Amino acid sequence: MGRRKRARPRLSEEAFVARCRAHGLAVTEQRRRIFAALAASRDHPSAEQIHRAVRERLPNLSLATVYKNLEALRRIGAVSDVNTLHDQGRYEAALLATGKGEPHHRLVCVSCKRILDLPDKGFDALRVSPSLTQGFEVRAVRVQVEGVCPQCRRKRRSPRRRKP
Amino acid sequence: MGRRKRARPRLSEEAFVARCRAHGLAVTEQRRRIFAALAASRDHPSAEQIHRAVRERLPNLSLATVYKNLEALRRIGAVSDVNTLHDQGRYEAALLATGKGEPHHRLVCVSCKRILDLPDKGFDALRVSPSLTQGFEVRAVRVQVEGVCPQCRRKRRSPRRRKP
DNA sequence: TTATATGCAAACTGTTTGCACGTAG
DNA sequence: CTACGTGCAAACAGTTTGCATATAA
Repeated sequence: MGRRKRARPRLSEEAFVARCRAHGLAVTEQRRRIFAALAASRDHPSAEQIHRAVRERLPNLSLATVYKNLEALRRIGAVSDVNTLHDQGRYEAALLATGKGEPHHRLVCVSCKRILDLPDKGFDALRVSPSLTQGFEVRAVRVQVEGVCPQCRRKRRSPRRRKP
Repeated sequence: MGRRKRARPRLSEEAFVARCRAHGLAVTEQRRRIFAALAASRDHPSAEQIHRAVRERLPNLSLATVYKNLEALRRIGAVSDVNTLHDQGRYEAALLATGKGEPHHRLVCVSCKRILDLPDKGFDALRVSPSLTQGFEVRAVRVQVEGVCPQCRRKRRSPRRRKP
């Protein structure tokens, strides 16, 4: 997390306060620090990581408050959650006569979280420039196409799951 | 799940039994049906979905058994889990002066699950052929590069998290 | 016969909720 | 002053584990 450099994203902090006001959210110390921790971090921290980081300054910050804020800030568009698919594990049969095994691509429904295979020969050829991989040892390049599946498009008023 | 067609993946079933034997796993009714459910399904079911599906035939199958089998089958390479990042939510600051907002790409460490942004102009131009999207309303095309981050490459013997 | 698998219940982890109190506006 | 936010503890969902019993090999 933002342990190293004292990165001060002043600009976004003002915009942040403005956006809170615009949406009727009070600007509290906790809220500001949670957002600041997020804005300062280069990776995409979990709620617990944010909690640990902000706690160094606000020792009685509760984890529940972190969650409540992440959700509130998500609603006003100041935060987004990187991991649409974190609610449960998903499995597939591997190898064998199933004709699988290649690093295949995916079609993900952002509403019901359904995942379908996306066989696209064009995508299979994708490579990433080593100058961009920040020292990672690359194992697979996978394309994830996010959208709304036919079922969820139909029943827009009663989608199969989760947050509006 | 595989409710519709009586898809019988005979071939993979034999290969499955062989692979179990090769790795000293007993071939039980439960194990075969769990794998069969997985092999027959077009999407990537969760443990609960598999449980519900197999339960129609084996009514006292326990959910714990499903989990134990998924893990055992993963170890012998007969099953793989589609969703590396399902263990916890990850967040990021959105919009504002952060210069974000574009559907950006990602570098994911398969070992410690860390997620970094991957700004690659080339990838931004990717489009998916409508003939492949199975009726989805496409919202974003995102490239996910999976690999091992520098830290985890170094401490290969003591990675920062999870399953070997 | 014996190593492995099963089912149950209890434990654990990440997340959410209810409520009394506190604080921003 | 009043609506909204906070912290705590309890509730929840998904997953894992321990153990007595059952079954494959």
